[in-house]
Amino acid sequence: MSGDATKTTILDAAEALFAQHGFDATSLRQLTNKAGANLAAVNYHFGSKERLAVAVLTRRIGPINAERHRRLDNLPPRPTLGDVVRAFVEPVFPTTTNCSAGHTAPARDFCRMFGRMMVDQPPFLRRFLAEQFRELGQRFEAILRIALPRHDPATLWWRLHFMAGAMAHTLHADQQLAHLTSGLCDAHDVDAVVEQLVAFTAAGLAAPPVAKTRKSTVKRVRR
Amino acid sequence: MSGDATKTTILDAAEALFAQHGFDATSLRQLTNKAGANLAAVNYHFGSKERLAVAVLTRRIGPINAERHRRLDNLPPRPTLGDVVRAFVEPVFPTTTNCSAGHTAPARDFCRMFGRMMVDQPPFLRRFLAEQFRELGQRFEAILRIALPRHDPATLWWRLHFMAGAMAHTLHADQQLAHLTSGLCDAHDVDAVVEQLVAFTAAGLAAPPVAKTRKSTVKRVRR
DNA sequence: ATCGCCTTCGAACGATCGTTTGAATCGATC
DNA sequence: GATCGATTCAAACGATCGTTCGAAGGCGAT
Repeated sequence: MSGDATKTTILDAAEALFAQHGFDATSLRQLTNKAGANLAAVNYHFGSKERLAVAVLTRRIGPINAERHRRLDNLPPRPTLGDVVRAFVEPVFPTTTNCSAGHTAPARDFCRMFGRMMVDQPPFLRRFLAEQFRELGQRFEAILRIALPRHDPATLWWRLHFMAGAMAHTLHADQQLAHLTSGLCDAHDVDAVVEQLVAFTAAGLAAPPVAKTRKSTVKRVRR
Repeated sequence: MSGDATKTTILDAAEALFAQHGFDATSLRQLTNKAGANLAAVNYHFGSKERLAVAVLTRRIGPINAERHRRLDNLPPRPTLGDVVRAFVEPVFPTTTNCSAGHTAPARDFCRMFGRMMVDQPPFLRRFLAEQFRELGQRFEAILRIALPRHDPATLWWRLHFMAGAMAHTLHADQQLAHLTSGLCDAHDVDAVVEQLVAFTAAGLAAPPVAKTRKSTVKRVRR
């Protein structure tokens, strides 16, 4: 009856290794070794390596997106951009508020793996990720449209895109920044990271819309 | 003597395939097929698959970073944040100004591959990329320190990090946004994309610094 | 004790990977 | 035209990959 136990162990090991080496570079042998399980266990419990990756993602993304929806539901009538950004960002990070609250805080391993997957996008995951985020993206765009009525939809979408990019990069490349700055920027202080990310992103979202360039007719003003 | 020709063909094919499938998921067989070269040609000309990847990167990154340094040299005495961001972003994108100017414009394939590599970071590339960007990063940070004297260094580094993240995400995930918005956001209009990215990032950099949270002692002001 | 079901295990499968090898081919030089 | 280095080629190497298979083990119900 310990089937669920090994299943969880495998999911954890996969999360850690996919985060560290990526999907392709992780072999089922090192994965099952780390999990203390037999090589065949992955195919027995999950069917295939790809389905294992989907399982790793779904285990976390479901609660995360549910929390995002919940925060959007409880948004004040005239939300600040910071509120909106927090609704998008905070459910992903294992912040102290997340941990103290009831819902399971995503582990650091998942953060890195998620940042990787958002980029790596193995073909079998593209549809899955697209489905997971289509509705959510449209909801965020609708809210931004109210908060920033002077911005055209394309601009709003681009900025949502940049927001996702800044977050994804933070999720997977935190160690590199810590190394580059010799520890000045400490990625372990998750709350501080989120504050930095929110401040940057909210200001970026609020930037005045760019003048519509009709391509070749408009000269850029740069020396 | 057509050795250089096949070398270039292989580099181009590698650029395209690494961009599309990533480093691990691209086999030398499909790569040499696309290049119209023999399987052994890669090891003959480059020594190994990894060294091929390094060659693909160096071919483009050198000119890009040189152009960045050139733009930083020619910055006006009191540069705007937009100027600084442009110096970082524009040399990467094949904008019309880049193309009309003398220097070789990076191809779209390289943009996507570069965005991937910045994330994927195969172990053998970590040192290479770190070396390439340490000096440049410090120069940008020094300039930001003058432009934003009220911001502490950690904040500036974090924001450079977010800027890189937004750019990297834009470089590799442009198709996904176009698909998500049903073509509303067209990634092919590179000049427009750069304008959007510059506006967003410059505003994010200029955001007022976050209050220094001494961790558990400060309560976040959220309803 | 026996049965039946779920799980684990060791071993092997076929496929594909990056790399190596040695012969064939090309092209310029004398 | 012969020679020699550079390049291309077909073929194979050993290793590792994801997956499959049948037997062995564990364990509650009968």
